[in-house]
Amino acid sequence: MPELPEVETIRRGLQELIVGKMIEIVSFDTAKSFPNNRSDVNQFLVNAKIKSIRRRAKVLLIDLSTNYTLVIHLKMTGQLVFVNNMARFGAGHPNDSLIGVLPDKSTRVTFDLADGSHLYFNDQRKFGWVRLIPTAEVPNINFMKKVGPEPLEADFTASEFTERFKRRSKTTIKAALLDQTVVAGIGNIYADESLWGAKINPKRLVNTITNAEFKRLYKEVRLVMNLSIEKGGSTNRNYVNAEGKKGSYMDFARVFRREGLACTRCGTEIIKLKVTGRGTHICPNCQRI
DNA sequence: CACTTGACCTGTCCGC
DNA sequence: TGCGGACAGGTCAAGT
Repeated sequence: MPELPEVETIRRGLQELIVGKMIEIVSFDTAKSFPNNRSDVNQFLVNAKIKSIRRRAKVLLIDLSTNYTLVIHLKMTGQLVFVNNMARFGAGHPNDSLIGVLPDKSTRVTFDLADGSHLYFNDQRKFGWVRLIPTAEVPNINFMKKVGPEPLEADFTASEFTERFKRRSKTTIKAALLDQTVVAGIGNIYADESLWGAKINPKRLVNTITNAEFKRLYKEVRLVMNLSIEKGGSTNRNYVNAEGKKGSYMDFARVFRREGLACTRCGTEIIKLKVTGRGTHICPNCQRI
């Protein structure tokens, strides 16, 4: 589901909602969604206090007072939704409509917090996972060792962006954008949106992209993902933030899921095609081969 | 090594 | 309404 802007939106929500709280009870069913055993949970998670919420690429990191960290990947349909305790906060809280709705059949892990509130990890397709590992081990997991730089960091430059793509010269620019080892956090929505903004056809091979085009693409990646964070992310299907609310970036999308509609730049009909196995949206006039 | 393809799951939508 | 197939925000392992 979520790409960088959606995960960042969830991170900001959880920062406000759960930092400082104590985890009291953890329930989970399948090892697929949460592979840790009960003994780890009892030792390092139960009675742990939530210290901070970090994000790296599309991964959320919940740091605990036990010096363990919950590492969470939402993949396609994962959600992390907080439901408060009405007795403490009273009716009228923004997500009190979720009381009695969650947990539901997609709930894989439930964290009951000591103040009576709850955090639910829901995941319809079961691709996502939660893992509990020592905080010091986080940088050593395979994904963290291989993942590329954060594209929205202030010190991430257009030349670094360009250099990293040039290592992947023989693949398509769309495949390279989706490759997390090149640059972190870009997924199918923002790849299409950025390529439209930079007027680059997604099937172009990386070694045909000019420096001027890379510079435009760099700017578009940052523009599009910053705008999406401002809009609370994209709700294409399942995505909701930490309060169970949808994001509104799709109202501003320029190609993604707009097939059959007019390009906002030239009026040509947006079409959908397949590039490296992924549904891809382009303006055939603005984004020529 | 670089690159592509299928697998992992459940649910929904579309055409017959 | 039913049924089959394609498709969905992402990674991996295994293949070429």
